[in-house]
Amino acid sequence: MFKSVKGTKDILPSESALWQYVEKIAREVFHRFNYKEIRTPIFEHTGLFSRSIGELTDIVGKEMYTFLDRSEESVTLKPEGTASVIRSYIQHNLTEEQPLVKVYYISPMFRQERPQAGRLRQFHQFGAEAIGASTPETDVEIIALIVEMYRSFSLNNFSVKINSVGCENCRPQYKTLLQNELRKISSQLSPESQNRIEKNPLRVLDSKNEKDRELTENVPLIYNYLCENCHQHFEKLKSILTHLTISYQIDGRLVRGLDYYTKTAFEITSNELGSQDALAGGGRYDLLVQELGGKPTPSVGFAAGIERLIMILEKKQDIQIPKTHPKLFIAAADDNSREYVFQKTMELRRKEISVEMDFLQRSLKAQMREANRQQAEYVLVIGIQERETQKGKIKNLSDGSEKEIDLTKIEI
RNA sequence: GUGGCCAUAGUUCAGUUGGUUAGAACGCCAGGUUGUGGCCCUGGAGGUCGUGGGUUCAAAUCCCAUUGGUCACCCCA
Repeated sequence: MFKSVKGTKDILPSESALWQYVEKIAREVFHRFNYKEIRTPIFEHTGLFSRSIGELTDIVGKEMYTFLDRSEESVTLKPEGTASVIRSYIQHNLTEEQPLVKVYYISPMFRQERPQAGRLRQFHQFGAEAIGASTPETDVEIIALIVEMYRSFSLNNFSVKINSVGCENCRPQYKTLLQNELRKISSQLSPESQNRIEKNPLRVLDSKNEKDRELTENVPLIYNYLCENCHQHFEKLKSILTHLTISYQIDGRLVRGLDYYTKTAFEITSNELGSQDALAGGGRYDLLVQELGGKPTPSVGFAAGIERLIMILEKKQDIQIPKTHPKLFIAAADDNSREYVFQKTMELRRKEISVEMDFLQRSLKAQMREANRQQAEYVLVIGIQERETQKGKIKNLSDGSEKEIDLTKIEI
């Protein structure tokens, strides 16, 4: 028997209503903030990701689904959304149409990691990018959008963590400083952290290893070493957040795993999840557009994991997920009436009413049971008598009441 | 990629120190005066016990491997 590939999952009919609900709310919130949808292909030239995400990151180094197509070209299933969006932005010169482009996406992503709760190999994210604005207001809009989003899902137990990771002017100096400090304690750190001192020293700071945490307790944090520009940006960001009554925590150890981030970095975590507790993450990436061959274009964006959101929503009892049910079930009382039932069913469906009937030659009792299981609002039984008189009784399944109707003009 | 735990009907699980035809609940199907659902009652279908190998007279049960799941690390949304 064939099984789905490791780390992939079917969304079955019983679960799809929840997914549709999530996508619907997400779109509504994006539209409220005037972000427009962009749909990019699920695979790209491999170089796009190694260039944007960073050669040295784990995503590029060991997690991408990369393969040669039939013309020997290396392509990769997208491991994240931003690179594709920026590629498209540059390719189609969207900058010429308007100075600030605000787009969102809802899409599957692919990373070959060891599957775990809230982490699949094909997973889904929604996210947004505001391309072309350097103002801290834009960063705040993105954060406010995420907060609004989770409020719209009636989530309460999440927190917003922010940090600044500096820019090309101040980060290199801080990086050197940090590396020097870390080298002093290198031998006591975990192997992973030791490895990162040279590759990506900032990541040592958000190690989950307790001993690493203790050892780096007094290491200088970047927000004390920001250049004037980055400092001002961060101060303004915090002040606007406060004015908008969006609560946040500063986390000087918060670092993004992708290389392209500058200045603002943020993460939304939930205490209702396991160790994969990040619901959403993002930040500013002022250098990415030019890195990918476009004009210098300051931008900010975020991505959120849909599976993780759904894990939380599944635990909630109080949310109402709209499910689809037939409005009417037409049952045949005898075999000779089945054709007429099909005619009536189609007639009403053409009038845009959701109607179901029996296709399994079942008894009337079984048809009634089926109508009930399908949670149809009404049932109409048609037999010889109804066909002769063109009159029938339509039954309301929730209260059992019946109403006489004319079969030539059914209205419900 | 590393480590712990787990794998029995569609689902959630039981299965005593290895011992005859592997059970329950829910779900599914049919019936309960031949034209009316939900509740209740009766009956039925459904499993080569994840897969492969080994130990044994005998394996769902013990051993090994493998695959998948799960939790943590790593990484990240």
